[in-house]
Amino acid sequence: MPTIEDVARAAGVSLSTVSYALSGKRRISEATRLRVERAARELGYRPHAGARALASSRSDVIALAVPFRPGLDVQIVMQFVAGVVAAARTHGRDVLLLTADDPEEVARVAASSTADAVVVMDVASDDARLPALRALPVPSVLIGVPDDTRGLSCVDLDFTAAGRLAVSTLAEAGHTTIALVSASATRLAEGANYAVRMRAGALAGAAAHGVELLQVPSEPTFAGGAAAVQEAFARGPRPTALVVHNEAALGGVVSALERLGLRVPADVSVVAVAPSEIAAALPIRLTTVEVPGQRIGRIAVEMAMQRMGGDDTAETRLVAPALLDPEVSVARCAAQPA
Amino acid sequence: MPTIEDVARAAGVSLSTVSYALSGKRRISEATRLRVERAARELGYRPHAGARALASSRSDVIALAVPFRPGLDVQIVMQFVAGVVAAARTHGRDVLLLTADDPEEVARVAASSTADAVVVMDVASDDARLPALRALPVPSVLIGVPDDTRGLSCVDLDFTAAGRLAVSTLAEAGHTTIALVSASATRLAEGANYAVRMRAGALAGAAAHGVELLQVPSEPTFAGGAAAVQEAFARGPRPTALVVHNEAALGGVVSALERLGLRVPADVSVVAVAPSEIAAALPIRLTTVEVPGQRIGRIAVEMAMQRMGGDDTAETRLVAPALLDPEVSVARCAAQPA
DNA sequence: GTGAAAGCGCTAACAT
DNA sequence: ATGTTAGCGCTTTCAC
Repeated sequence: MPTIEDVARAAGVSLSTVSYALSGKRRISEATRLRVERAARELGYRPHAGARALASSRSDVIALAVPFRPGLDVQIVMQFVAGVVAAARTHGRDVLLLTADDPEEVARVAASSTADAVVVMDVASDDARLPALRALPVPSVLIGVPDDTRGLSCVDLDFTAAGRLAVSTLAEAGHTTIALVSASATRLAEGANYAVRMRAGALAGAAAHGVELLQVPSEPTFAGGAAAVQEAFARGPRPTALVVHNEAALGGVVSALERLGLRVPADVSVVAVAPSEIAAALPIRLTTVEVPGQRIGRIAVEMAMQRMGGDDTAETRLVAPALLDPEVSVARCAAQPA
Repeated sequence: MPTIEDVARAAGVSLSTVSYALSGKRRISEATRLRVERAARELGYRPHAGARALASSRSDVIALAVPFRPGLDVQIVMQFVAGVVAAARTHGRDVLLLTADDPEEVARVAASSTADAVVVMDVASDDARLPALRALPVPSVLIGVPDDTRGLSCVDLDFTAAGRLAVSTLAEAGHTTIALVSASATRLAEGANYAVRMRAGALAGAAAHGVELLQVPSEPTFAGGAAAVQEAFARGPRPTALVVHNEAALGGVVSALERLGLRVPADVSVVAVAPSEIAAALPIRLTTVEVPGQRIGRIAVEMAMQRMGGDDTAETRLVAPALLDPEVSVARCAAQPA
């Protein structure tokens, strides 16, 4: 592999001129710059990443801690990852892939100057990794919002607003009994903050409109979704609309509704809270509060870049939810108020 | 951040002794080693990755080119990734995440010594990236088997054997008309080698048993799967069994069978070719020829390690398929031969 | 506008 | 069993 010295020799300039010509950090005459660029191109020169990192104390690498534990929704994880990778590339950064389980890993890549920022996915309300993240020698950005965000940069969908939006949309269409098919009771108890915030928003929306919200936790499986529908319609007041915030259960919910002979939206209105790709893979189209995974991934990188740039202010950014296809699976409530 | 010099001073030894004590590349007396380890621990010393890469000309990073294009099955992609990351960690390697679309990216990380091996996913029969991969200054391992494997290390499920296994299983249960719900016609034409090899194996199996194989390409969607079932039962001879090699269509296939009032396996036998996680997410359990994504990812890393170790022999490893739950959705054929 | 040279923090060959 | 030292290939200050 050619080094910067080879390029310098070929271009007939000094070593530092090559460096400056290529980085643009110093005024270089047009003529020399062209000669240098040409020599570099012809030799197929690529700066040695390690040497550069050593000299500049920057690796130009962003570490990304991705959860691999089973039961997690893979689709949305991939959305985040895709967003992070794309945004990192536009900033000339590479992405180092870490498993999210081990906080030690994040500490290692940060302390060894392997990465100069970290993005951590799947952060829980009371995440065990928080102290470690605060102690990091490099900036970190969390996807997900813990209870205590002091000193931490966080980004996520505004799930509270998403819950409110979903319920409001239905309430404004005249529905007065709405079921929320949410994450499993286990996940809720674990403090999966998106589920908790979503529920809070849905409850707030219900209260604001004076409608009833039935809470139906569901396992993240096809069978779980089907069971949740059974439960929603078996209990007390019969819902005329469903909000489903459980990607993996969505297929089961739709299937169970069909089996019960309930047409969407003629008999039941449905609002899904999910990445648009998942909603698109269902047998029927659904009105969707989008979880914009890619966008959040991008923002995470932007925030990391900003903090690498020396901006110390940790901030929490909540992305406003958007309602997709408001008409397709929401209809005015047919049932008369009792 | 403390450097190796700080550790040396704290332990009262020379700089190189620290290096050797920590790497184990030289005999060091028990006593000194302990002192060094203690000093390193107390200072929180981590070798600077760039400095190490520069001095040793090894980055200890494996680049992984992951396809992000839509329509790809995310589940299986994540399986591969998880396998690669886990295996890399057990070898003390980090994983750099690249998007698979751009061969230039792979060349960049290889030439800049950012990574000292690359694993490339989603390789097609006549992949455009092949020449670039052959020219790489570092070893590469492909997941997927192109037509011309000269000089390349490849690993994948033995899809030919998988196709044969699926068909044989059904033929041996007495089925004489079997439909293969495969990848879309487009994918097949593009040379998605797994689909092509799977079909060849299925055809071979059918020929060997003297049974008929109906080919039904399907779009990778719920609707596509449902449509494929319609088509399979509309055309000429009625199949009594289905082989489904199309993860995303699987849900639609199962749903359509149910809608037609066909019980599995009483009325139709079904064998899925899919990652076990996907099969597990379906409303009913299915006999499955497993696509062992994690395992293949692991093997890819092992092969890369071997070639980094100086072993020049490019080899192609085809993982033998395994049949999961042979009973659950395969029954003896009820239909009498005409 | 360009060059010379001093590191960056390690590894490994060459000492003893 | 340990120490000394010459790089590895860059970036960046200092000098002109």
